[in-house]
Amino acid sequence: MEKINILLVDDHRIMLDGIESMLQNSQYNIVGLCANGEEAWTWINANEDKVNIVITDISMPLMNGIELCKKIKATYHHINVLMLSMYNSAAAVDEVLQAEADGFILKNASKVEFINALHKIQNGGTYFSQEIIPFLYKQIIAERKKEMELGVLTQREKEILEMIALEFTSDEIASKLFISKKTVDNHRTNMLQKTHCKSTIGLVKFAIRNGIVSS
Amino acid sequence: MEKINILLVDDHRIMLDGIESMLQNSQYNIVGLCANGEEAWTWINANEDKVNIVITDISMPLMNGIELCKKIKATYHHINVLMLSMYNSAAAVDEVLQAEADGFILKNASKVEFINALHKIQNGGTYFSQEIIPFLYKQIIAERKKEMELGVLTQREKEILEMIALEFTSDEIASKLFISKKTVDNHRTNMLQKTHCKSTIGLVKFAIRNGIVSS
DNA sequence: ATGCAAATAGGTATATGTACCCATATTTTT
DNA sequence: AAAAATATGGGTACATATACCTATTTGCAT
Repeated sequence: MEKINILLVDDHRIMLDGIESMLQNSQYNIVGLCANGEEAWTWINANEDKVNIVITDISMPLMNGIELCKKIKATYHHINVLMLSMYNSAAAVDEVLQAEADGFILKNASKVEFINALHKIQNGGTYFSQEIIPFLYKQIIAERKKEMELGVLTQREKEILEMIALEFTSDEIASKLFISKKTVDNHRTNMLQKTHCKSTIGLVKFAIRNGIVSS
Repeated sequence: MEKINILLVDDHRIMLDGIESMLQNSQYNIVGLCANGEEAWTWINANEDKVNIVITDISMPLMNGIELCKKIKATYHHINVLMLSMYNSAAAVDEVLQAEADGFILKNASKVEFINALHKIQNGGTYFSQEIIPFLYKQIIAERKKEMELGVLTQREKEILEMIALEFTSDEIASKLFISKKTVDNHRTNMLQKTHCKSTIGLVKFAIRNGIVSS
């Protein structure tokens, strides 16, 4: 049976050792070890035909696994990527999906699950840990909620809301946008109604909650 | 040479494997493996004289490493604890110190550093990763900064700020606190001055930033 | 004991925001 | 083509917040 070549990317030595020992006496052949995305990206560019699957951690210095995955997927379509993460955070799941990884499993996965994921990926499939699925739903729901919440506002309203949250008064906003203060105030009123807020304070919290500004 | 008995606590199978392989052919003898603090605490209570050093991860389900360490230190003075963490977060460092662990190293530590830490701990000493030191300073500085920022406000001011951020008007706050609206407004003015904010909006962002309310 | 910060409260003036009413031009959707 | 949403602007009244000023009481610290 032909060996599948694997590049291992993780900044934690113990994790590299652990995975290496898991893959001993398997059809998988570790052809490289890198401690971060940048190192890995350089390695891949020099050895693009020597690697079939890249197994990478998400959080790493210099270049994280998400960025690495995006770069790989943009350039080398034949290389498959399995993402590893310590925690099943909703944000992580989302990023992994956006990076178009072929699989995503948690670091506490068993050897069986680990090998299973590699098998699926090697055959052009995908594998996502069972533990991640509920988070995926949560994430999607949260995203939709967020989009829905933000969706009630028009572009102009969001623009004005941002300036409100940056502590500009209606007069100042009017000047900056070359419109009447009255128009700005009308937008305020409409936003208050749309967001069911009592006052500007609620609008500002809405803005922070939805990432229009930071606190 | 007498073997040193070690209990390994980590919810990540790969991590357990990695450490186990590191300690092969050493003076250290792994006498138990646990997946979380609760399991470990039960194990220790049943085998208190069979273990010299507990190596534990920080973040684990049911009972984390910090809690486990505190319990151990409160009951079994002869057992030494080495904490492991994935990340050198400032918060983690602080907690480890409060839990009175004998050592704290990151999971990306080399085998040499790992063994070194065990040697020191086994001889009644302590070991903290070099990488953790700068974070300790950062932590202290960050904490002080936060405390300073919040520290400029009196208890009463924080109380009123919270209510402001919860969208209550001065009149409403006055009623709830059985004081004059004028007093509330004075507190507002004082807070604006102390926090260098332009308006209530700035105060609300200050409140969110400092955890007085959530967005 | 004297001073200082904190919490309390008042006055007055002004600035800013909000709630209603209204209208019109443009764009988007149906 | 008709309807709806969006962006624009006006008027009036009221609500709320902010900037100054002042003062008293309390408690804590030098």
